[in-house]
Amino acid sequence: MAESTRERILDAALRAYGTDGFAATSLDALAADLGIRKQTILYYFPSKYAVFEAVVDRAASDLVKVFEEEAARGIDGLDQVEAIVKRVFRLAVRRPQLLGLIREVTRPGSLSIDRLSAHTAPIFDRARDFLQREMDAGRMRPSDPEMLLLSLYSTVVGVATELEVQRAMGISDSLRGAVARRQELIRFLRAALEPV
Amino acid sequence: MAESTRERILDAALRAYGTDGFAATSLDALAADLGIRKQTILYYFPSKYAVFEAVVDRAASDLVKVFEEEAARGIDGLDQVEAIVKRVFRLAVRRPQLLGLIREVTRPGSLSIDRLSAHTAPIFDRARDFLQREMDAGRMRPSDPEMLLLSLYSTVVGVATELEVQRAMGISDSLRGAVARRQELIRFLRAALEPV
DNA sequence: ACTTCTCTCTACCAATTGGTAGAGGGCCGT
DNA sequence: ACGGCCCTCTACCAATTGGTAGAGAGAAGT
Repeated sequence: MAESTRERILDAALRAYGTDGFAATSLDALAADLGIRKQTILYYFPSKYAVFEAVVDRAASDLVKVFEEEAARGIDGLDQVEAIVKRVFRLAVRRPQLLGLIREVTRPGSLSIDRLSAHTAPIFDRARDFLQREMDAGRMRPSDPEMLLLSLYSTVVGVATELEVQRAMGISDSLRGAVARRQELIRFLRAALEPV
Repeated sequence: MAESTRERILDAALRAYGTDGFAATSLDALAADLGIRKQTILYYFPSKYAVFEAVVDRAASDLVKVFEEEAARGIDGLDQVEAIVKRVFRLAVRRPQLLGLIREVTRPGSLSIDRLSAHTAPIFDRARDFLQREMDAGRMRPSDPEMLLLSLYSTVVGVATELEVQRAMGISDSLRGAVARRQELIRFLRAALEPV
């Protein structure tokens, strides 16, 4: 078997939870999508919520890996920001459900938010330190690095994932559209961050 | 009665759909919250989904009204942007479920996205024209107004609503925190938009 | 007094939900 | 051949789901 049943379940669950959400996805629907019975799912995971937790864990470490890889290259200043934006976009195009899941977890009242932030806290810290360092070095406009990080997060994740908003605005969501969005976003961020 | 039953249902539904989402909110739970039976809800609305549509309609026109009021004042350049950001923040603090509902509707595969964009299309158009005009007048850095609008939308809505992300980043979500976020966001946007 | 209309209720329903119990088949080492 | 283990299944369940049918209370018009 190329992929274990457990992995297949996690794949399908990421797809479903990342698009329709946790509440809107039943175990039966998940199982039907895989051509198995839901009892098989419950053999691998003790409950529906446990499947969700496992999906969150895997998605989080995938995300963290991307950031660690990028950080390991040790680029400076705005080029580093640009490189990360590009990677996030690649992720958003290839696996949109992954960022969709993040949005699902970060909704108010989410139960798994602590699970996610346990994974992401280190990269947040690292990102904050990075911004602070760049500001000190004069390669970035000085401001509150924590707040700046929030702005950056919102802008990047929003532009990468808000496909329906784009449609409503009349923006094409083709692959070419994604590249154009990315370019424009990078210009936007460079303008916001460049030192005066 | 100060408020009709129909209005009370819509209020409670906005709260529930805007926080927990459509799928996670049952008619029974909604009715229990109001101290009535779900059959009363189904007397006013033909189905659960019809309640959602009505909520979306009302939320959309509330939002549009805010923008129209602001646009009517006819401020120029970045001061106009700042004024709108402030109003969005006031809305996010006072009625967070309203923006939560927008996030719910704009999720991929949403059925009501067209309903929402029917309301918002005019203000998107107006906003795009505004940006174009300001660029032409040299009061804003030139770029693609459509893409810029998407970036602005993402940043503002994200910073205003991503409370859980902020918590995960260790940012306080008190009222004072909201003011600080708003200030920092405005600085961020001014830097991004100011003409060179 | 009577009908009619508005509203909220009780009673009920079929379908779906997440989850349990346990049978049975295949594969392993012995 | 056989016992044990891994896996997937059938059968079943209580609770919850959105929704229907219709009773009854109250106010309003005649």
